[in-house]
Amino acid sequence: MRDSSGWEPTAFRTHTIGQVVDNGSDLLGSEVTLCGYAETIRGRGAIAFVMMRDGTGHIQAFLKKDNMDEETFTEIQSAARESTIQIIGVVAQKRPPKVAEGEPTPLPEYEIQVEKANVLSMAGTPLPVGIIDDVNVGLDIRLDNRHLDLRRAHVNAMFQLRSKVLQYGREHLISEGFQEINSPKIIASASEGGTNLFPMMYFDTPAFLSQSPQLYKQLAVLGGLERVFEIGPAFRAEKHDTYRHLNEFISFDIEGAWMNDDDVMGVQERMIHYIWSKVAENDLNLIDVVNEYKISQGKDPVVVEVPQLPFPRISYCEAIKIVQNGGGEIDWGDDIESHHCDLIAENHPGFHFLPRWPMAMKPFYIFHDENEKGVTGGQLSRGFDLNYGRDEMTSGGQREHRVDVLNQNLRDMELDPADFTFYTDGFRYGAPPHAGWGLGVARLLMVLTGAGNVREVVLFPRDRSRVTP
RNA sequence: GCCCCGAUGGUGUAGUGGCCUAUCAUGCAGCCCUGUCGAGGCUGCGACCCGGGUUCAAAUCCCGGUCGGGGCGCCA
Repeated sequence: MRDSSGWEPTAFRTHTIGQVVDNGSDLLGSEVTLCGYAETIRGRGAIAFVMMRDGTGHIQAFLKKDNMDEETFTEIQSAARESTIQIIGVVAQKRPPKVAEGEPTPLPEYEIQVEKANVLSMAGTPLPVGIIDDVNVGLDIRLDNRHLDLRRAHVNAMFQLRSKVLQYGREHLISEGFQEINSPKIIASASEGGTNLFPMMYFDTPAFLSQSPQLYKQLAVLGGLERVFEIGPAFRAEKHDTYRHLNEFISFDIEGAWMNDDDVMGVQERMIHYIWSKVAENDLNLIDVVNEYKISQGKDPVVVEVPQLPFPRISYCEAIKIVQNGGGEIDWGDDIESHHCDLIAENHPGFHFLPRWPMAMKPFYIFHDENEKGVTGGQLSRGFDLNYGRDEMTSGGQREHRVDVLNQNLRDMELDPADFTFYTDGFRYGAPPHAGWGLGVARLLMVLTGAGNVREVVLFPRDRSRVTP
């Protein structure tokens, strides 16, 4: 549950439940007004126990028919689970539960002895997704009812972790001098070859949803912003159907002037190290909530292990050798596919960079040094990937800043330079060498939370067959 | 785009041609008891994805559809 110690009272409550739980001894005997979801309602006689939950904690409300208006008592007692209620009452020490012989006595807990109450909104029954039920609901049903799924503790914790990861990532980049930008998501032409774009009409002009902020963050750097980052959506019209792909996803992008591929790999590993360190320092309570659920499902708990710096660098040429030695069929110039990554991951299960890919496999904007050739003589590039185990997290590289080479690369890849003048014009008046990367936020979250599917860590995922809710 | 698999109450499941008037858990409704606390006890409610076919007989076998899942490709 999140820390609410600094939260101000609102029109509906004087305290959060978390504040009462944490300061129960100071509040003993005080009247408080609390709001929350009625998680369970027990008792059909002259008393009732309501386990209340808000975003900050749980507390038991104790209702006695003699102590309050009888009509209200009955209304609360017969309310459906997950109805929202407001209670006014006095903080009291809870009677300790009976414990089995030999079990430790629990710490003192607090409850509210209710004097007045309101049902704010009655829940319908039955719930399509149980909040605390001991049944494992399928992902599809959960996503159809994400608003209820989010009330489940471990799901809620995962989205708090998501917010933390973005916060710590921002903090780190800002500390290294990066500034946040926003690039357009409605664009006139493809920013890279390869992936399919979603077409749309921009008034009377055909346009597309942006697949990447790539070209725009470069233009920002060319314009003198030096170091920029963007956290924003990217759209890809690919009909993939896997645990790690969505058609709309949040990309965490950086671009920095006067940097090469090695420099931005450094930024990335320091940022990931910072994120993991901060989570280990501040947020293990959230990881615990996630693990409690995992264990209840018979799954292994996730461990937040702060990765060692620097991350291993396995060049493309080395990676090919590892795959070949591991019995995989691959030649220099082939893409490293998922089953190849499995072989590499056997030796490098954690984060590792894969730098120096063949130029022929990288987009036109990636830089290459004519003197850098692979083991079979093919042209190498300054493009790299970051993988965690078998999964690709990032792709990045040093960018081509020589406009004539850029135009030649476009022609080599059968793209028309005339379509990219909005971009290449940015390089005609003096361009700094620069580099950057794009990181899939949900994929990083999968690693941190041990989620087996990106959809777990995306609020309302958009995939091949899902556009609602 | 390719390959494989699945669909049973609100939710999660058992079921392998007749033993199915379909199992269990959870839920929901009601009652009893109770400062309960994973509450407990009792009673009840609620389902075989759709359309064809095979068969004396189909939740079960076959065909088509719809929806879902997994893997690959491609990517972040």
